[in-house]
Amino acid sequence: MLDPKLIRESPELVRAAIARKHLDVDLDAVLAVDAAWRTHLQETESLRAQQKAANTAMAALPKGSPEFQAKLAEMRTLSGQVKEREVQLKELEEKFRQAMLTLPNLPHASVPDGRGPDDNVVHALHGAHDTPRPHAIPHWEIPGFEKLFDFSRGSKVAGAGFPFYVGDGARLVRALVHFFLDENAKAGYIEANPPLLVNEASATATGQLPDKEGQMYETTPDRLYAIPTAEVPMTNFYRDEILDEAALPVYRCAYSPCFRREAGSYGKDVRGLNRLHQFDKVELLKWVHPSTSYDELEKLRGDAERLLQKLDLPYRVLLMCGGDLGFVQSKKYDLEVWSAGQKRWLEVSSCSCFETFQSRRAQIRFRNKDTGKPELVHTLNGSGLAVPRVVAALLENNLQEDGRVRIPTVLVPYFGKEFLSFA
RNA sequence: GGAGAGGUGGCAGAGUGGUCGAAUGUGCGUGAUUGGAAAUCACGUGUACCGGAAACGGUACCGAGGGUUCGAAUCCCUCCCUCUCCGCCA
Repeated sequence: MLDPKLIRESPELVRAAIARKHLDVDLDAVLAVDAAWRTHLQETESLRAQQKAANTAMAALPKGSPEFQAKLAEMRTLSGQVKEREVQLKELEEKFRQAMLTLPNLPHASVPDGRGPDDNVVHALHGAHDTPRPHAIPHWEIPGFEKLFDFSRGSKVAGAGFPFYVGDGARLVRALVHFFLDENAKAGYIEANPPLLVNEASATATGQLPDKEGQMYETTPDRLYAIPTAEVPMTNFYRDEILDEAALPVYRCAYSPCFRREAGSYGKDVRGLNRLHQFDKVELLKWVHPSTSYDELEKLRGDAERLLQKLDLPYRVLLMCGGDLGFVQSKKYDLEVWSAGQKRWLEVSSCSCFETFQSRRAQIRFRNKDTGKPELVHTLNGSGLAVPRVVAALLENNLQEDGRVRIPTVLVPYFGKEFLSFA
């Protein structure tokens, strides 16, 4: 959510932001609702002030006296007016809130112009993705793949997109999660283990509701939502709280399974481990002082990149253009790992800065130690990393002629062996 | 799941229909006192929104939401949470 003052005082900035994100949003409609709401608010408050004054005067009079009766009549009239106004005011407030929710976050000045994915800027390339790998094949075609990643049993038991990880498959997933958490701890992120189901208020604060309701699994009868990412419970950790300025920046990381209905996605992009309804991910989160957020974004991206470097996987960094940035982000980098068998890039991390867009909705603030006043923090997050696509890349990039997969050196202590075997 | 007790400012804790944004204590801040400190004293000390260049003014907020009433922290209803006991359970 944007600052209402911003749209009043600098509507041209917001208009420019909407244009850069290539969104079709009617700012003038929002401004009109805002103006109507403010006018109505002032009238209502002045009526309430009259009501309060009459009440105070009335309280000083003897009950039942003629003066008291006169005041009572006045109060009755005022009360009726106030009630009528309050109903209208509430409707306007809700309209205004809904209108504000249609406004996207402003892109940062460093975000490149562009309409869609083709306009994203390749910010960095790391590793030799173009090295010929003659025997590389898509991971789902590797002989024995179904033994370690049992999609058939998974779909029998739960549905498509819910594989069983078995033997070395399960071991590899566990090793990666463990490795990611340890590396992130070294980088200063405090590990947390969040609730996997969240309530409506939490899902709303991070923006999953109401827009993306169909993308989440919802439980009955308690109306809890299965988290699509640890970002949801983790960002809500400090919801409605005021932090000490000295406590900033706060770094957290959290492993969690993620549940996504992925309604409407089909095709070859979703083969194998590319897109699942349930997958494992380690998420990095930051709550920072507004003056530092873009430095923190670079550091966050570096922290996620280091994981891929240590795993010795070729990857590239995309700086997302305005049109592909997303509604809530002010700046975003995607990390894509090279998948040698599929010969395509797979997104394994998305590192974003939200400035105050999330923190305003979630009311996450810090107390400015100079002014003593609460101010909104800036929030950032990024994957570090999403597991199944890393697994896919590892299988495809490290597959040997003998059908075994070489485990990266850093992962060997976690995996316990130097090779993964499909036998 | 059942029974009971509760949810008021940073914390503790009064307040059962009007003069209550809320006593008192404590914490915190500023000042006085002091050689300095403690103690003491004085003053100040929540959040949000609206108006205003500002000073400041207005309104709302006593877990959340509804209701009764001219008027609600106070009465009624629903929900959430905490505590105690019982039941169940990894």
